[in-house]
This record gives sequence, C-alpha cells and structure tokens, in this order.
Amino acid sequence: MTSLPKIYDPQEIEGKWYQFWQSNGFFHAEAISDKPPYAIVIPPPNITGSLHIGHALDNTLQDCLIRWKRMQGYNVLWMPGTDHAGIVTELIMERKLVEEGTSRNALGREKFIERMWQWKAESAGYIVSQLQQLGCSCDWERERFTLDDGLSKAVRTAFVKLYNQGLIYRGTYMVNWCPQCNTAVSNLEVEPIEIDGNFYHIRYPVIDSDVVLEIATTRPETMLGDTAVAVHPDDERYQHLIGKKVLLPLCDREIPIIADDYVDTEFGTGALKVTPAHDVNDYEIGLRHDLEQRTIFTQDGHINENAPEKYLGLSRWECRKKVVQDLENGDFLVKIVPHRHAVGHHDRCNTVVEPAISLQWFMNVKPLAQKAIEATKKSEVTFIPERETARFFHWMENIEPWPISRQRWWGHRLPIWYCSACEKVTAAMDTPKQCECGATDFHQDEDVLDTWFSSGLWPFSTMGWPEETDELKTFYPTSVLVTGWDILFFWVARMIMLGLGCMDKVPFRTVYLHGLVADEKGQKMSKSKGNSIDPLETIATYGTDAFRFALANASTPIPYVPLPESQIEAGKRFANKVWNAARFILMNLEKHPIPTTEKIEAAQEPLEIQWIRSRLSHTIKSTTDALENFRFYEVAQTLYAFLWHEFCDWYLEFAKQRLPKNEPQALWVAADVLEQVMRLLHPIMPFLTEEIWQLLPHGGNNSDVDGNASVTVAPLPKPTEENPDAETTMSTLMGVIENIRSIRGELNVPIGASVEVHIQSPNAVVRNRLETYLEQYLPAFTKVSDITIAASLPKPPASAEAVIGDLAIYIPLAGVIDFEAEKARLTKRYDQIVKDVEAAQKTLENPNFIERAPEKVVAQKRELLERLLIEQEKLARSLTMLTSS
RNA sequence: GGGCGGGUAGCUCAGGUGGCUAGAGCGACAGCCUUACAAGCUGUAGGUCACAGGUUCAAGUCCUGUCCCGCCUACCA
Repeated sequence: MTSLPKIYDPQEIEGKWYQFWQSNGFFHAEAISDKPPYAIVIPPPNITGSLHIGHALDNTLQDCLIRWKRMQGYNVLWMPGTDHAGIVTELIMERKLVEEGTSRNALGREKFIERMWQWKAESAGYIVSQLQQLGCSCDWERERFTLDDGLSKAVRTAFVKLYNQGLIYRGTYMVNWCPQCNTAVSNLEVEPIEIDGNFYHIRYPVIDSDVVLEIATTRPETMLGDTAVAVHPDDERYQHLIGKKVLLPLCDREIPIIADDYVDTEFGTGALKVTPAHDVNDYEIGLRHDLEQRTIFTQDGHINENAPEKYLGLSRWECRKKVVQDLENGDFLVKIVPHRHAVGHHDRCNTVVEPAISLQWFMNVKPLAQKAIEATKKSEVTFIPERETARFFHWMENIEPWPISRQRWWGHRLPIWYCSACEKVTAAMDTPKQCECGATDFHQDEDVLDTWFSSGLWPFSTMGWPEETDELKTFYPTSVLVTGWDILFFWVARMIMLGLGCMDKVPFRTVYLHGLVADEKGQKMSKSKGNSIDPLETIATYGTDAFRFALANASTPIPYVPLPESQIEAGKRFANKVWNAARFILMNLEKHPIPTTEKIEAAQEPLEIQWIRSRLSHTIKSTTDALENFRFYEVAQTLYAFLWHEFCDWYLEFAKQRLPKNEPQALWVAADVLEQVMRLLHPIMPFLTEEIWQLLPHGGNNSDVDGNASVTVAPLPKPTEENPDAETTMSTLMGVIENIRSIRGELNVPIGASVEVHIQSPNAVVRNRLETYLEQYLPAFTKVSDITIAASLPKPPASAEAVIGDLAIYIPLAGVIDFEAEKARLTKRYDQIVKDVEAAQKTLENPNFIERAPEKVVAQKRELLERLLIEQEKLARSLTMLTSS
C-alpha cells in the first residue's frame, strides 16, 4: 500500500527537488546550440536584503515563461544576478555604521568600500537562496553582479564610447541636489509629495517710488538669493515699474525689476521673485536676463556666506523660520496663506531636494531616445500591455539630459582622468600614460555613476560585452523582459537606449510589464506601509507552489493586482486536491499495474476516456495560447478548472466505478492524463508536479517523455484530435445527472434512498446515448434503482420533474415529495424561462435581425427559442397538474 | 492642467476583434465524515454589468457626457 500522506505537505516535498534540478544541470544554457534560443535577463534584485512580494511575482512569472519554453525545446537562458544599487545600499550601510558607533566619513572611502563588498557577499547569497526557494530556474553558473570585473569593463567601455560620440559631457547646470546624500540626483529619483505649506506674501519696496511690490512665495528663505523681481511684460499693473529696482528686504541689496513672459499674471500677485540659483524656472529666467546666480546654500543644505551674516550656518528650515520672523519684525510680511503644493523628495532618503547649480556629468539621451522611438515604431520591441507603449513614447519624446554623476562612493567610478598639469580631460579604460602637455600625472574623477547606468547595460554586459562572445551571438537580443511598470523609465527605457547605443540593437523583443501587488484596499504593498506579505513567511505557511499559483492567478493585466490571503489558501487547497488525485491513482495502480502492451485504438475506448482526452487536448491548446500571450491568470484558471472540475469531479468518479468491474483501463488513462497535466502545470507549480510526475509511470505508452529524468526537461504535452461527439454526449449525460442530483438535493431525498428515474426524449439519438451510457455512469453519482427511457411516457404521479430542452426527467417520490416545495422549484424555473423566451422572441420578431445578423447567429437564436418554448410548455403543464392535484 | 487604468455577485476578480440563457474563486446558507481529498463532496441563494444618452438587427463589450476610486505626468512661484 502506498504510504503517501493524505495531506499534501509542501515542506516535505519542495526541499529535495531544487537540489536535484541543480545538480543535474537542467538550468544551464548552452552558448552554442542547435535549439532555438530563448533568453530572459532577470531584473537584478538590489543587494539590500530580502526579497519582497514584488520580486516574488516578477520572478514567478519569469520562471513560468522560462520553464515553459525549456519544455518546448528551446535553448533557454535565464540570466541571474544582483545590482549594487548605489545610494540605497550605501544608506543601509551608513545606518549600520551609525549603530556601530562609527560613520562613513570616519571610515574613509577605501575602508567603506571594503565593508560594502563584505555586505554584498552576504546579501547576494541570501537573495540567491530566496530565489531558489521560489523555484527559480536560473542558470546560476552565469550569475553576475553589476560591479563585478566584467560588468565594470562593460561600463567603462560604454562610457568611453558614448563620450567619444559626444553624448556624455560635463557641464554646470541646475540639477536636483539631495542635501542629505550630498549628491546630484536625476528627475526620476525625485518624488513630488503633496504637503501643506504656505504662501508668504512679502513687500518688496520699489526704489525711488512709494510703490511696494507684493510678492508671494512658498519658500521665503530663498529670497536671500534673489537677484531680480519679474513681472509679465503686458501686465498693466506693473508695466511702469519695469527697469526700476527694488530693495531686497533683509539683505539691503538692490535688484532689478525685469519683464518675462514666464510670469503668470493670474497667479499669486503677478510678481515673481527670481532666485536663479535655487529654482528651475528662476534659473531659466536668470539665463535669459543674464542675472547673477547667487547660491546661498551649502551642499548639505545650510546657509552660506552669500547670505547676510546672521543667517550663516542655519539649516534651510531654521532659516525659513528666522526669515519669516525678521520679515514680520521689519513689516515686510503682508500675510501667510495656507497652500498645498507638491515638494520634491529624494526617493531614496525622503529628504526635500534642493534645485542647485552644479558641475556634473550628463548624458544627452535625446538621440538615443529618438532611436528607441523608431525601433519601437518598427516593432523591434513590443510592450505588453499595449497601453504602456504610449507612456513610453511620451517619456521618450520629452526626455531631458540625464545627470549621471553621483557624489558617492559605492559604484562605478567615472572613467575620466584629469591631467594634473593642464587639467585636460581624458575618457579611457585605464589611467592614461601621458598627457598631450607632456605631464604623466593624472587624477581620476571622484564621482561614481548613477546606478542605473550599469543596470542599463545589463542585457548585454551580463553576456560578456564588450567581448564578442557566443552568448551574445546566441541570446542577444533577448526574448522577453519581465518587470513592473513602475520602472519603465528608470530601467527599461535606459536599457533600450543603451542597447541601441552600444549594440545597435534593442535588448529585448518583448517587454511584459506586470502590475504591482496590492493589498485588499488596492494599495501597493510595501514594507514602509506595513501592508506587505513576506514571501518567505508565505512559503513557510502555504508552500511555494500554492504561492506561485496564487501569484500567477492574480496576475491579470491591471496596474495593481490584489493578492488576498484567500487566494493563496485557494492555491494550497488546489495543491492538496492535485496531490490527492495523484494519491488515488497511485494507490489503485498498485492493484492494477499498467501492462506494457500496445495502446488500444481510440475508437474502442469508452466514452469517458474519449471525453477526457478531448478535454485534455482542449486544455493544452488554451493554456498554450494563454501563455504565449502572457495571460498567466488564464493559464492558472484553465488548469484549475480542468483538474478539479473535469478530471477530479467527473473523470475520476467514472474511473472509480470501473475498478470493481475489473476495467482498469480508465485508471491507466487517468494516470496518463495526470502525467500530461503535471507537465502542463509544471511551469506554475514546479515542486508538486515534479514529485507527482516522478511517482507516476511515464515510460511505456508515453514514448515522448520516456528517458527524461525530470519533468523540468520533459516536453510539453501536445494536443490531439478533439472529439466533439464525445463531448456532446458527455454533456447530455452530465446534464441529466446534475438535474437528478439537484432534485434530490432540493427535495431533501435521503442520501441513502434509491430513486426511480423516468426519462422522456423524442430524440432517438439522445435516447440511444442515454440507454447506452446512463446505466454505467449514473451509479457513480447518485443512487438509482431503475431507469426508464422512452420517446413518450406519462409523468408518474407524485413525481418531481426537470426539463432540459425536449428532454424530461421524472422522479417518482410518493411519500417523500413536498408538493409545495416542488411547485416553488418549478415556478422559479418557469418564471426564468418566460423571461428568456420573451427576450428571444423579441429578437426574432425583429425583421432587421433576421435580415442583418449572420445566419449562424439567427439559427442559434431560433434553436434557443425552440428549446425554451418546449421547456416552458412542459413546465406549464406540470405546474397545472401540481395545482390541480 | 493633461493622460491612463478601474467601477460586473457580500469580497477579490474573469469576460481577445459586439452575438451562446453574464462566469470563477472566496464568503454565505442547507445537507453529507460516500472506501483520493472535511484543505473534501452535493445542492441553493446572490448581479436593472456606476449613471445618462447614442451607434447597431444586437452593447458588460463601441462612441459621447456625468459621477466616484486609483495611478502616472506637468515649471504655476
């Protein structure tokens, strides 16, 4: 007797298989192969600790695709790795250092980097082990890291190449500055957050006049850096003041009143203070009018010596308070009006960013963006869902130079050297030997690159670029990129641009952008909100396969996918159901082992076998179609419905009945079908399916899987001929069985009681089928003492009735039947039919419908009406009888 | 200010190009420990598909408008 436990225990099963797959090298991709290539590069997780729910979704979907394609016979590469993640990782380390009582600066650059590498060693290992727990079938022999030697070479190569093309340049511009992280950041890293602030209305006295200009600002402290006041040239209120000067309060500086179109006469007071060094728009105005750029902040956000001395050293916020106080004391403050507005915060440290003028390195991405747009328009790359294409275009069309230098330590140092003698700039792979000026002493730029620069090269840097490797030849461009829509601009767009810039080819053919996992309220799950599910805890509670099933099942193409706990529970129940189906089959196979004889011809097979084979074929087709189109939820649901509601609910019940009669063929087919479905389901639930597949016989008749050591490398099952005739017959039988069960249930016939069944059908074909099959199948589902089938028979007295089209089922229930209950039941059905009849009649009475609708639709409608009318009539007659009796 | 997504059963969601009597899971109710599974089985209830127009023989599906919810994006100081 098989000792399989009644309850599926994922912990027991999952542990062993990953090891097995790994040691057999099933996940390894060949650089050179006859098989067609299929490649996905993993979105490299940051080395910041544990995986979150988003990783679980992202990697489950990738693994589904990867396993699917592997089983389809592709030479599959899933390139794994991790990302050094620049500033985020540094911030984590800084916190650790503070806990240890030291600091980044105390340690110094070299020691700090050393610590970072130690952290990387631990963290990357932990992340890998988590991905493995999830079942991810990555080619671990190829694991990469964005800061490893090969990738660093790729980064330098790309940088030098783009520099030589003039796309990378250094310049002084206004950038977003994070005073906390002490570095420039890009627009994308700035998150506008709505906050409750104020409008401060300030008086600026005009010199040589008794006029006072009233100016509104949300940032009064920046007035210390004002170098002009601007009004609109057409603004009649202020026209006469243009060219005059105001005396800047608190500073006693004279600044000009200028005219600029930018000013909105409707907004605020229509007069604008201009701080070219601390506001993007003011910066532009300043350039147009050649205004002084008066920087009043230090890099860490304190007041410097360009402001009046009494403010020196104050933080931005202290300064604001003091300025407001001083304005009030000097009678310059008109009023303070509450005002809600968006303020940019650094997405990594949540500090308010400061627009600042700074010498930085930039990348002119416009030409590459243009290429990317063209490539997309030529369908060299396709976005799924399609709506993401519009977002992509919008971003690319309005793209601005990308500031790529960061005043940080953890990252790729810019491959830029300055001659110590003449300061000439050289971009090179290594330290130059000699400068044009003859000098041989160089110093390298201190800055590191934005972390997204190296991730932007990921699809080809991981494959050995700039060397011309076999991997690149085989796998580039990769097949699909799978990631969340939230990093479309951060990462996907940059990979496409840099791919085109460095490889002259897009990095992937398809981009599948999935939704973000949300809680029940539709809020994105995140650690900071405290509403997230921890993947490892979930796996511990429900098992990996249940979790993966829930993730695939939740993955509908909407921006936020809810993942209620109940879905994961459903996954667990499903796993248990499949487990038990396998258990049933295996237990019985011991008593009825599969002989090694030839297959029996399909035509000779009993109806239920023909039926389940047809349904299986249908399931194979629709899951394949769904997965080719990234409809993961459909794959999950199709397999769930087939396994549970067709295979278990019906087929196994049929098979069960055959066994005592010593007709084990149905059981053998059950084993065969289950074996095939295990292969189909494997990409979603790899562990459970491997366990069952290994237990099931899969040699003999299944020659296509013979010799495979694992379901991981077995081919996907192929659809066979479908059998519409068997399906029709079976659905008639099922309809009859369901109706009998329904009557019994509703009229409370005791479970143990047998009933007689009288069936009337004018259709000889249907009668014939029922006569052939009903007797064999009915006992599996309900207790029946006697079956009568005839073209016409009287309704037995005191019987319950069900009607399916022209077919009527009578069940005599003398002594059991509750006439009122039966009447209510039939009335309900009757009322529904009347409504449906009316609707169908209305349609068919419309001459335009007959004329214009396709014939097929008209015919269908006619058939429907006919069926409904017969049912209606039968029910009406029965109701009359019930009432009169 | 623009743009996108969503509003279908108590809850979470499916319903490719308009056409089968609008579906699933969970939950609810009633009955079953039927020899694979009580994490199960059987049956039942529950929806004027946000609202208002329009196109069409035919609208949950297409168009217009309105109202909610969410998101992305934008230089309104």
